[in-house]
Amino acid sequence: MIRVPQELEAEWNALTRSTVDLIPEEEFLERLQAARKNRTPLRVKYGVDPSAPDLHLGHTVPIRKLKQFQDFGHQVIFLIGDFTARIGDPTGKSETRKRLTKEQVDSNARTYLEQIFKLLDEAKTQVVYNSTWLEKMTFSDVIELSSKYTVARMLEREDYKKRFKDEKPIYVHEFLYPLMQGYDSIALRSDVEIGGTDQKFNILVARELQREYGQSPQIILTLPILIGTDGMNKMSKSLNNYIGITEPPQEIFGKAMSIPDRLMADYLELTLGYAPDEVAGLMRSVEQGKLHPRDLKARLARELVATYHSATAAKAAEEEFNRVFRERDIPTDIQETTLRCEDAKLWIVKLLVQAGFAKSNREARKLITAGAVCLNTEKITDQDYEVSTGQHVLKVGKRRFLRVTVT
RNA sequence: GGAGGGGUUCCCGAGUGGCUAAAGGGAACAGACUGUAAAUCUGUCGCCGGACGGCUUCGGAGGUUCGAAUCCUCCCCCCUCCA
Repeated sequence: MIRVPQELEAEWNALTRSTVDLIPEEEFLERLQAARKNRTPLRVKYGVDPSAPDLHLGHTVPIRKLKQFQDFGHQVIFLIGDFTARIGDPTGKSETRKRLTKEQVDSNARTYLEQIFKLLDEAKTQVVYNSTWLEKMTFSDVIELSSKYTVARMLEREDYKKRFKDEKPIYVHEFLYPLMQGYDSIALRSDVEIGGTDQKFNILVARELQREYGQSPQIILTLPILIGTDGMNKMSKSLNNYIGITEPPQEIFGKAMSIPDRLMADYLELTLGYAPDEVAGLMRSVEQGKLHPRDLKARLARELVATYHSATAAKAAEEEFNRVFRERDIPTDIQETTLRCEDAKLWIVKLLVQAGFAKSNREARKLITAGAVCLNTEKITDQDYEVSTGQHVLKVGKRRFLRVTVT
């Protein structure tokens, strides 16, 4: 354990909280001390790939950390990896990511920034694009850069090591990615780089490269990867297990309520910034039966809505949620539509299709057979059912409602 | 350049002439139970039709056959090893 001077304790505790790696710890402390003494804020780098413009809670984990740095007066540098995005990051998944055009990248970046400033202080954030320096590099610059790192060291990365061992291909340009990211750190002269644990290797490479280029190597600070609502995989848009920060209150609340219980502790800590001992205390209450897990999760859901919308919206979302899912009542605010019918009756299958709940008659039939269709709180199991004229409330599945008037 | 292996429905993966819209698993969707949790159980799971019928799938194009994912020919793509 290292000894933290009293005057730095608050800062130290806040910045190191909920981190996975902090390398090297002593050096971080020294830099914090120097920063304070010389009144020169640390340059804290965080890079993103602007390929998907919608931010979700997973992204907010490192961003919250940046905010903490910002609050302690450090310089946050938000790096948009526009150059990287235009080439397509090969990491992980087999399918090569689509290359983005300059226009797409620009537009994504704008959306991205709009969203991060919900959490970060815009005036105190420096936004940079890595094409600024990477695009200008010549082939000799690239060779110069590649000569600073060895294949053996590249193969230390778990992902590469495994593929190498399994005789799976590793493309040469994949080796270039960590180098490019490392060069970003050199160009920015960063003191600290933040990232998810999946970025640990790349951030470490940057450290070595900085040393080679005569800079003092950056501190590495990694944060846990947030698991998505499916309880299995990293939160991501493509897996559709995400909670987007621009989603409507009702959605955020509902999705938060649907996460597995075992994720609650992580979410409290990582998405709301609860202190680890507070989380531990809450979880203990749950285990001892003093606190119902549902209530704790509702608190989580409420606070998330409050963060990205407002306390009022949170309250409303919770009331609506209880109304629909606990009391199995119909929502207060449901869409309405009017459908015409031929002879005073409308076939249920047609109704479902016309209402937009099924793309075809077959799909509609499937829903009916599955018992997913309710008309005025009554379950419809007969495929030949005919709906009479008048107003009805149609429910499909657990959460799709529609007020239909048949004329 | 040489040798070998392989491309099957969202994913993994069986299937080597008809019983195959294609096993099994996963994912997904729906139902029961519940706390929109977990676990479990059940159903659906190529597309279309007021449904006993039709249409389209097994890398692509041709061919053999009454009949092909399965056999033949050519082509495309991927992987491994040797150089």
